[in-house]
Amino acid sequence: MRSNEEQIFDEYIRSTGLRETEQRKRVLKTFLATTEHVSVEDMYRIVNEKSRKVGYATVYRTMKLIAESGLAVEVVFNDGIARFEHRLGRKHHHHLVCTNCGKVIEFESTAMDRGEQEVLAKYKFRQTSHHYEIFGFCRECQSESRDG
Amino acid sequence: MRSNEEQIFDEYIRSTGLRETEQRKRVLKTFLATTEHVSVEDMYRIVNEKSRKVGYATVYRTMKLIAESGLAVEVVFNDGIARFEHRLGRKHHHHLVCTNCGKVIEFESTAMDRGEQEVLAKYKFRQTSHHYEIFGFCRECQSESRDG
DNA sequence: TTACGTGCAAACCATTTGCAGCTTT
DNA sequence: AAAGCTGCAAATGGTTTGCACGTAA
Repeated sequence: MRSNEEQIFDEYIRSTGLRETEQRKRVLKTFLATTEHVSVEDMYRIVNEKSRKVGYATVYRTMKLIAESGLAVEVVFNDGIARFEHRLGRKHHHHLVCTNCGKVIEFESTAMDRGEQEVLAKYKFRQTSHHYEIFGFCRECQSESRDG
Repeated sequence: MRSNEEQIFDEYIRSTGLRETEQRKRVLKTFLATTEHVSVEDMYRIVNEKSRKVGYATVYRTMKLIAESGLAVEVVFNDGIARFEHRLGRKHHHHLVCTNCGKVIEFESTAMDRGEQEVLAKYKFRQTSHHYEIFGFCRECQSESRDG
């Protein structure tokens, strides 16, 4: 029994003539079990928690494949490190990133999405990707940093 | 006779107890003469066009100061290289980045700005900065890449 | 068998930093 | 003089790559 995601990945692998390897399956399984935005370093650590099986380079290469297969999107916050989040079955959203505690809040905005469509139409621009991140202080960190 | 921008930079320098040096003046003057989004490498090249006077590290350090003074904003497109654009007297805007020819189109969107305000209010998030870039193919590069 | 994949270490590359010597204040 | 700067070169750090060996097909 394999998940829908694993089927999608297999299909992608097969369709491009690549091979199904232990490492790729292991990295994919690990990624599917995550819920937060994971960096390659995170992935490397989790994958090799029980036994060192997969090299750093392979994690990089496999995360790229997973993104290409459509299962993940790469996002970059303010530290310049690539992170990956699930894409399948997730609504389109953006991020509020707290630069104090590192918390990441996901949000949707139909107003912004509509605005984006207008802009694309106006400039006849064919979008392939985009990123939108708002940086600042989350509710909790505001009261913390605001001294009376 | 010095420009408004130069006055602002001077004031920033003075207010923070820093020093007014030849290198800083030269880098600032060079930046003020640019119109496009310039990288540090661009700046280094232009500054030293006529005579090699300013080191790479100093250009980095000075661009950071210029950004801190409020005269520039740092933007990062899809190549991970920091670029700087003028801020003084410029309206708030975002970018359409053509991944084929590298063209950068600036746009404004009140719909998106309004959407952003709604989100900030909803999450009681205090914004300090944000970035929004849309990647894809510009009008010209679409017809180019689309073969019949 | 024959590509393709892996792991290691080395390479990359934008950016930062240590430090000796030089300038502004 | 004292406190900052500068420039060079070396360090940093995430990511990529070359290559000999391993493994899926």
